[in-house]
Amino acid sequence: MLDKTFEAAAIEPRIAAAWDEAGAFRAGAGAEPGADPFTIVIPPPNVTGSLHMGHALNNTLQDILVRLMRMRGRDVLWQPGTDHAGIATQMVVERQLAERQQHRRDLGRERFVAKVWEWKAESGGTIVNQLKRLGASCDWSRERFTMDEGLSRAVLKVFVRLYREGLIYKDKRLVNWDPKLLTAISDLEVVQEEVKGHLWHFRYPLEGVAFDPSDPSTYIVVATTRPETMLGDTAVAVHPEDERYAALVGRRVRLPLVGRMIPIVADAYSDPEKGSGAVKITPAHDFNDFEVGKRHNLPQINIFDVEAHVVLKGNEAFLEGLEAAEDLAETVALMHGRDRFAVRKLVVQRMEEGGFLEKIEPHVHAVPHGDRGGVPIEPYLTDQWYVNAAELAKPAITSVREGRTVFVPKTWEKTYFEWMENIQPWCISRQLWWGHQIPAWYGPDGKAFVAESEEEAAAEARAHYGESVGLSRDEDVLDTWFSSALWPFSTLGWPEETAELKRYYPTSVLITGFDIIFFWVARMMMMGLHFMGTEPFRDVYIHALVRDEKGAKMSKTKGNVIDPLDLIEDYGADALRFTLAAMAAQGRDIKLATSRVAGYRNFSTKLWNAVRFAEMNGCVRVAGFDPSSATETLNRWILTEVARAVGEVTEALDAYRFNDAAGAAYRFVWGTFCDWYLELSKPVLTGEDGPAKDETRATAAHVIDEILKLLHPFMPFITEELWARTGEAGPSRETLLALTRWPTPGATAPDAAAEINWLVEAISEIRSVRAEMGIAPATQLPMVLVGADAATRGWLDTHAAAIQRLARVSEASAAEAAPPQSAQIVTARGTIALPLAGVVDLAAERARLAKEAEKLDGEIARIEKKLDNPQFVARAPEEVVEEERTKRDGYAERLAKVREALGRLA
RNA sequence: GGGCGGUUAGCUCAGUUGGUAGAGCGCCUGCUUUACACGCAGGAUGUCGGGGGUUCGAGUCCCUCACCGCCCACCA
Repeated sequence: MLDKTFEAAAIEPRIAAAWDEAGAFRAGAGAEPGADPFTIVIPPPNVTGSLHMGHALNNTLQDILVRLMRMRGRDVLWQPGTDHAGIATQMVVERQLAERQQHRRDLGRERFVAKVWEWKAESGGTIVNQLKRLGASCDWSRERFTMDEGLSRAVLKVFVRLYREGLIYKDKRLVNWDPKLLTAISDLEVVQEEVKGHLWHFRYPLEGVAFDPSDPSTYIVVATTRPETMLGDTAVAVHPEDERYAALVGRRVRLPLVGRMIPIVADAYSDPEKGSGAVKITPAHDFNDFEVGKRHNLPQINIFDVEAHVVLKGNEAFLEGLEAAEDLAETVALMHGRDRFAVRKLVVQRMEEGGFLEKIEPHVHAVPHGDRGGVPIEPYLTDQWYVNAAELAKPAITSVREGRTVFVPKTWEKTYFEWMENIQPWCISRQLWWGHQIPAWYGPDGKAFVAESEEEAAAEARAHYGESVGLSRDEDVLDTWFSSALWPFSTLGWPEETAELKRYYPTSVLITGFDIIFFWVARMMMMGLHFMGTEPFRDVYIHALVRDEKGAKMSKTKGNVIDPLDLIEDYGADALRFTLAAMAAQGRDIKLATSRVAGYRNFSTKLWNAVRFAEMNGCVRVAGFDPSSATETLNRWILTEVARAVGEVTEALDAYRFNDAAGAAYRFVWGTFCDWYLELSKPVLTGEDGPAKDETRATAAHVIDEILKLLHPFMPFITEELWARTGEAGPSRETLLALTRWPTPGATAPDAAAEINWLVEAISEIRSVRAEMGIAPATQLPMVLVGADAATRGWLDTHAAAIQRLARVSEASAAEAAPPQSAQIVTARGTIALPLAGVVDLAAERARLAKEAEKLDGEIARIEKKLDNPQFVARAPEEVVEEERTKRDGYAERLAKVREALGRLA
């Protein structure tokens, strides 16, 4: 006997262990012979991570599809694994070191990296266990890690090949530099943050005239949000068509505090509308200025070290051509070695002292921050490795254009194209220790030898120099996303031509959030096409972001994070999963309310109790039971409804409409099976033994099986548990539910549907009227069916017991006319009369009927207006017009009967 | 500045070819009815953001305005 409720927290882990032991999720488990493969690669979570709501949604959706396909007998592989997450992981371990007042430099590279591996061994399994807790049916035996041996070999191979093809190259240009993490980062890792800053207007004195703050003809005003960079200014730019400054172009100004003479150049970059219309140019510290500098052949003066401290002493580029003026000496003494923000203050202060500060305006602007380090990034001139993304993007764009890879919902393709068509070189080198070290070795003269091993590089060097030389390896590691980009094929064994690679590549569908379309999806497309020659996935399903109840992005700093593990603890993984699926409408953010999870926990309890009820009534599965041989109307009806539900759920899942699928299953289980089938079958189940009872028991058990299958992708734990428990009676289960075949819609019985639908309507109507009339539940009323045809009267006979019980009716009979003083319910198949004499105030019934008549009147008037419109009759499709007529006639007939009933009561 | 999405019941959200709206939660009224109070029965609540247009007919298509959110670009 089942307990009263399903104890999710206790039972779910046990089920998970059973799946594991049975190897139920191994690639190909339960597949039909000759089945097509179905592959999903998991978006690898960071090893440092723990399960958040985004993971929960993402993996629930994947698991629903994977379980569906496995049940359909497809050869399923859900490839799991984790990402080494370069910066994030390195930061975790560095933080631990910091607690002991240590720095990674103290350990040295080798020992530090060893420490990270240690940490990974200890804590890296957290996220995987949490995914298992969620019920993710990955093939855990194939778990991979982006830095394991095989994947690292793939990374080497890819790097070397792209290098040899000229698609990876080294370049010196401005990069986004994170002065806290001391590494370059890619454009995508930069987040713009609105900052309330200032716009400082500086006067730069013109050459050849005596500077006089009160005489604007002696200087030019530039506006800046970054005063400190003025130390590296090498020009002032004005717009070529800006008449205000036309006369000044070609002249020079003396850079205050520094004394450098810099030109005023005409460049269209300068925007006359912004600031003063003249802009200071710092080629070494601003992306736009860098470009301007190249156009005008300006020097690039880097004034920062890697931590964005100002470096002036010994800074050759800075000092070149400067005279040893007093103000310069002061500037160097005051500012050298100080932080950029301290220098900002000092520069402003000294500019003011010198009369060079014209005004300060408040100014809100976006400041780029490193997404990991959280500090403003610095455009910084360094040597880095780049991927020629524009080249690799071409086929990746074509694939989507030509529909070989399809985004769902399609709107995301626009985003994809937008980015891919304007893609910039991808900076892939990072000045970190944790990651794939770049396979480049440098000779004494700095020449790079890129090869898969040091030996190979040494050989190349020998060939180049004509002798053995000492080589030093590039210190940098690759952007984490470089290895992630290979994930769909590297996890399957590439570059080896493994059987898995052949079998499971390309993958069937990728399920991910829109936030990593650029980071990941686009790059997998590029790498997959380049190295495998085919798109890495057929469909890309983009799901929403999970937000809090108010729609805010969940974040630790806001404190609005809902931890999925808490929800699992409180309501069960099944409830959480079902909630996420039910809310996963395409193209919308999900605002998660805990009450919703509670609601679906109730649903699982409902299911549990329905099975419990069946168990109590001896609904045991019958070997070889053939649903199509059922003869009882009620059973034929529920089988029809099952067929419909199976069709709806399947169709919705095939279209990635997870919410529709969940909704259809929910409505069927609760609204149809529990509310009506179980209720209506009670008389049979508690009645005398016989064929009807046997058939009903077998049918109930059969329908429950179908329900368990249908719900399994959404609620794997409770369904697997019930599958096992219901397997204890009757014929034993051949397999776990997870490996059972997905149902296909069976035959339907329209006649049974019509009959039971009438019954449901009759009961509902009687209940409704009773409630409206304020008739106490304990009061039993007789009911009389008036004006019904023989078939309907037959239905009444058949279902009299059900009606009596469910509508609280003392006796049900048919008659020619309604008894006096009856409430009357007019239906399409006759009028149901409830004699009310002595039970209820007849005036109330008159009022009810009058209201009903009024409503019908309104409906009829509305339709008639429509039908009187010649345009409607002429232009609307015939069937729509006909439908309206039928509706009108039906209403009119009912109205007549309602009026008649009213008349009798008068 | 460019682009995308949203605005539907008190709250959170559905609404797939255009035929005047649904769910969960909440609320109200009843109920120890052969599983389930995490339940049962019944009920109330919407000028589908504003305006205009197309159409016989618009929550659904087009235009426009307002507000909200996101993405990309931008440290003058």
